[in-house]
Amino acid sequence: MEDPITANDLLKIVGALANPHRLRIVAALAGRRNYVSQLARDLNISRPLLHLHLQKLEGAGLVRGTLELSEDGKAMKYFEATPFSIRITPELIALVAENLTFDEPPPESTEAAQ
Amino acid sequence: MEDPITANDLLKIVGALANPHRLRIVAALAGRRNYVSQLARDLNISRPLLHLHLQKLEGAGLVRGTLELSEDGKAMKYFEATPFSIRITPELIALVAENLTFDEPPPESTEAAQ
DNA sequence: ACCACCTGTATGGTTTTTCTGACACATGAA
DNA sequence: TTCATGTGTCAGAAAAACCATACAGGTGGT
Repeated sequence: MEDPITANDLLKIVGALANPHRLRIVAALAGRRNYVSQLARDLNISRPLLHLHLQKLEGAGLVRGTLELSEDGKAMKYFEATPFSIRITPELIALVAENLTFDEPPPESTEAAQ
Repeated sequence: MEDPITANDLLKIVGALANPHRLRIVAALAGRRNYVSQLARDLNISRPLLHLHLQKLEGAGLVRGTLELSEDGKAMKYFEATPFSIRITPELIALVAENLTFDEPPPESTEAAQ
């Protein structure tokens, strides 16, 4: 079965994209993966701030991070953009908005829909 | 020429959708048009609040309003959802994020892209 | 005049988001 | 040990979004 997207999924996704920094972040992670310290330097933003934005993007399922060990033993967290693809139309919104819960659902699993 | 979407267009669109109320509003305006007072009653939100949200949606081009005169002479503003359709992918974001201006551009014309 | 509708806006407060500057912890190399 | 690299998180300030309560104007009907 293919994931019928929910209103809360859609909300998390558009909410995650509604920020210039986060747009640049997924743009940077679209082709090439990268680890956070380097990415922070590339985008010229502070590392804690980048960390915050990555959290939001990962929570929406637009980005995924894996903690790896480099050759010299350093723990590095590599991020990459997930291959999401969402077509937004008034009809889709009308569909998902039927069951729209105003209180947040319990900590969901991170996922991006087709 | 068909409108190549810009980063600021995309930002305005996802920013406009990143709210439960506004999602319900475009859902309500997807099929049937409606005027603001009635819509406020239907959605059970205050009229000034609805007005605010409609402004944001219209600014992003997701909704369009026309001021009309009813038979009995009342001025009524009817809103309807525009037939927008945006497919969001990491590639699209990478494309538009190239020229991302951090300062807002002068008050743009309202438009939704394909 | 009053009431019932419609429209718009502005004020002020609450809540959320955004961001910086510390801090703590780990590893390997000089 | 000290330095340079990586990781994460916390506290609090600044900015933006959100929202309710007013207020002001219009029309037509009773």
